[in-house]
Amino acid sequence: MAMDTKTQILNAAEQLFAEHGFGDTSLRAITTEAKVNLASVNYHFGSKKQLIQEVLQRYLKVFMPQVDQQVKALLAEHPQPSVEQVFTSLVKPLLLLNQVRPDGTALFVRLLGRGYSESQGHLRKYITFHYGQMLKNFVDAVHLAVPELSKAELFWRLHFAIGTFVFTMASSKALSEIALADYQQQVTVEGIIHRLMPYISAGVGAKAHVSMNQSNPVLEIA
Amino acid sequence: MAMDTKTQILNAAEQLFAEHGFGDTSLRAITTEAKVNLASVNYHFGSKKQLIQEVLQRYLKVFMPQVDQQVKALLAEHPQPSVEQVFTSLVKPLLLLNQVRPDGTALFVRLLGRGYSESQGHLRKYITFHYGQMLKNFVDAVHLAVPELSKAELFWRLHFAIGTFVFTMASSKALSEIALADYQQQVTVEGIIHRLMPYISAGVGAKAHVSMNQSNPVLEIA
DNA sequence: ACCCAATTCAAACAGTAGTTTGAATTTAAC
DNA sequence: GTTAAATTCAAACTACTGTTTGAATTGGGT
Repeated sequence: MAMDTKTQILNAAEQLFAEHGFGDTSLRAITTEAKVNLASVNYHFGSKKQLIQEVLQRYLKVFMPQVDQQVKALLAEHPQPSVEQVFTSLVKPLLLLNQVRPDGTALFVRLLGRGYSESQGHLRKYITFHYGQMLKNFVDAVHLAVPELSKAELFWRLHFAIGTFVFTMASSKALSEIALADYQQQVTVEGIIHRLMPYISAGVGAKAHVSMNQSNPVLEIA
Repeated sequence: MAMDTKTQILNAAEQLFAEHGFGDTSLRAITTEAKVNLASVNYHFGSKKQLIQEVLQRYLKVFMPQVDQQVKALLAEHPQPSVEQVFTSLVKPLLLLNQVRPDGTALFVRLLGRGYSESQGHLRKYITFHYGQMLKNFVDAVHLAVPELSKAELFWRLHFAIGTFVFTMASSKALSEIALADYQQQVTVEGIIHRLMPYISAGVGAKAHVSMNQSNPVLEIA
């Protein structure tokens, strides 16, 4: 059955992509794991690039609307939310992905990490293009929480937050192993997500200030 | 002259590694840029892997002792430093790298970002092995600044901080272009470093707290 | 001028990548 | 049961990778 083959490829691909990254996962490794023929990837998906997109899309199409919904619900109840409230509205949508696929949350955040690290901005553009409005809604909600930050400062803070999140998730397997070996901590992706919230919230909400021993390092034109 | 060839390779390599990553930079691209013969890389460095190490080593051997010195100086004057003071002690050593090579600071932080993202823990182990004591000194200094955090919590916070730093730096070129286009900001790596300090400091120093709608996600064994 | 080691060079090697091909097979509709 | 489309398959193709080879060239010491 065709649908079966396609799904088997997606499942094997996301697993290997999350673990080894997109570049270091060959189509042969995927088709071997999925127990399908090598050519079936190009038959069903056209190219490796499109396969990667469909792997991500399977989660994004669930995740993004969920976030949008959560943010709207938060703002309805708290017109002036805290930073932590806004970022915590990501948690439920993330955990919901476990219903898309077994261990879906962990897979998605790792894929997101890989995508951001390896795709040199492609993923960013892809998300902006397909979910621009939802993205804007989220950014606006953060701005409501920290109105004292300029739009430019907010831009940087949000990308710092993305960096924190994405790097941690991409490295989550390694970090979990270290935490277990060195601190006897049994860690789950869910646990890491919750640990991240205070850090990111405090970071994004930090008071901006000019540097000490440095004449204005950022030039504002116009 | 041999030394010339070796240096030309290092210079071309770091440039291309920083821009495209280690995996996506071929030896042929490097030797073409350096205007040397393809085989000279293996002749002078043995392998691509060793070339990558020497590229990083050129900066690390300057950077790490400088950090150690800064931290010791800080603690001598402030036995109970603030988080921001500890992290700000990274700034001078970073900027000093501009004396190692033109634009050395930017090159180093990007290489560091690439190394952490692409080398699946190899770089982490390399640094731990070669600069273990200096690393420990820095971690201890951070712990002095936030004694209320457990060692395990500190471990996570520091890796969050690494993530923030590394991802931002690896993406710094793209982010700078966006900032210029969308916010008319002329950004330098130096400027980004200074912008990062409040975020990282606030994040690392944030009060840890158990999550709201989640029964203890992290299990402490023993 | 000679020699020997260091270095450079063009070429080939072995391995892997994504993709394409065309025949074989399966599937579903009539 | 026949037919036609959809799918699977083994194999080959093209392109690119890091590395090695052995000859040519260079440079410094005597």
